[in-house]
Amino acid sequence: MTQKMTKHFFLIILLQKVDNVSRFLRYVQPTGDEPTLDFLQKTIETRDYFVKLEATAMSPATILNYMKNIIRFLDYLKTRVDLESSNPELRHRWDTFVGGMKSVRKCQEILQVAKKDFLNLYGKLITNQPITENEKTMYGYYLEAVMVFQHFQRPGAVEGMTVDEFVNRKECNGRVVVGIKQHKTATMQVAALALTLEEDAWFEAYYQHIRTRHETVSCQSFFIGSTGAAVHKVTNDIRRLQDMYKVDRSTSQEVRRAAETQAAKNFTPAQKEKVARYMAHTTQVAEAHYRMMLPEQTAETAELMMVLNDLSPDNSDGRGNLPEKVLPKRQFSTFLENFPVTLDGSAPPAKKRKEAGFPAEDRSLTDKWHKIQRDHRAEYLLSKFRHRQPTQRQFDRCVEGMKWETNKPKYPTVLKLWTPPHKEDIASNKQLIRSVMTQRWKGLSIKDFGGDKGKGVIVDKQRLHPAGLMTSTASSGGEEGHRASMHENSQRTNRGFTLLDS
DNA sequence: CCAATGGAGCAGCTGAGAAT
DNA sequence: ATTCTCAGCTGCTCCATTGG
Repeated sequence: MTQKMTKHFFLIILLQKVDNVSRFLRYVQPTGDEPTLDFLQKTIETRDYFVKLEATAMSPATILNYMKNIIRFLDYLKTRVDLESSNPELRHRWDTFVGGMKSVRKCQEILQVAKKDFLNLYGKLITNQPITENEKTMYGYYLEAVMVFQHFQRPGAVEGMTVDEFVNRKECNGRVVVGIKQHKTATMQVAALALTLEEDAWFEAYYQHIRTRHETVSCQSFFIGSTGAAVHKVTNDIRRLQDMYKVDRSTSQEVRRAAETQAAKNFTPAQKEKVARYMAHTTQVAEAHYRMMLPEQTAETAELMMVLNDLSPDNSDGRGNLPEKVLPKRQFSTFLENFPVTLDGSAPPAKKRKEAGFPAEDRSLTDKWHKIQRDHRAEYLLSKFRHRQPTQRQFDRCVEGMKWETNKPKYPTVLKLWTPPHKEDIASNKQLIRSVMTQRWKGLSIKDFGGDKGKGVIVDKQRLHPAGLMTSTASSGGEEGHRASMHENSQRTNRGFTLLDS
């Protein structure tokens, strides 16, 4: 093969890659001319694209090739655009896409990886050796991670834990039980966790040595940031800790779901209920009796849940053997094909969804369906108020006229979408221009004012209306709005302006 | 100048309860 | 009993502030 041919060959390959990527971009962003980076957020569309590819007759190698092209494109973006943090983020998204559900153990990876450093710090703390601010932060991060990944608490519970609650903890059957009132949630759930004695010592060390670095009486939160205020976003802290150790990201939602799934597989109903309560889920049974477990139960459940870690299959060594049902079959585009969004229709009921092969309990598809319908409806309503912002009353009346039972767009939402009409409408509106040019009213004529002013409509002196209405020039943008506002009013005023429509 | 942290804002998720 | 809605939570990115 000559060098020239080789070059040509590579060029073709290059063009194919560009094609592959642009098809993907067009898929996740169906409208608009300029590609944006929004697709990084649109998880459903992105997943959908690959699921759809899979559904075609393409070979796995082809699809893999597409994925590679897209990954390379994203790598390129990373270096070109300032997306330095996109790599772990992409990896995370990639994992959730390819890997399916993680095991509990996999989610807890950070705890194992960082444990050595952490214990090192712990040793320094209890022997009163000095440690840096950074290390203090890291220590706090790790404890937060313990609460989330080992004890399956919500980030909200971690943020909400107060000093009092920690001080008032109770020892029980070899565990230390802490109750947390989550004031954040409307239902006032109470979370409880049972630390092992070892973990308790870690928390105690934090309380004694690190939390005291800022003597702020005002802050009741157990975890405080470097500034002395309550820790703000536990999810952020945990992600930073994971990135620090270059560990695949896991989230509280993931680990909680994984724990639930494994509990469902392996536990008896009674045990499952205890787990649910430990994780501060409200089950109907828990609701009926008491909101908080007794300390003994909490400690017992915590022991039970330790089993989850061991039951969890250890697939930490890469993803060579993926579990069978890895891809969640949530194809939104197929969903839309089956159940097109219409202005007046309603979302498909569970039965029909199931018939079409969609998991009935998956709400995300229906949710998105509703959202799209709301958007369509808002757009439709907007088209009725092109020239002027509707008042609340006008809007309400309009919505009422639609006879929609549910999923009605809100007034503020529509107002936010409203944009003033473009001036170009007047300049380029052919009908309008033709109407002006061919108008036959006596006494009106077109005059060129020269310079920037351009042409305008003038009235003969004798016919000048007392109001002087027609002396304005056609090039003024106010005309549109004015005409629109008259539209709903009396015949009389309306007729005065039909000149433009005829 | 820099990194670490806080915070705004968005999309998705979830639980609860109302509506049907 | 299912569906719809609401409100609040979660996870994430980007960007501003801050403190060294």
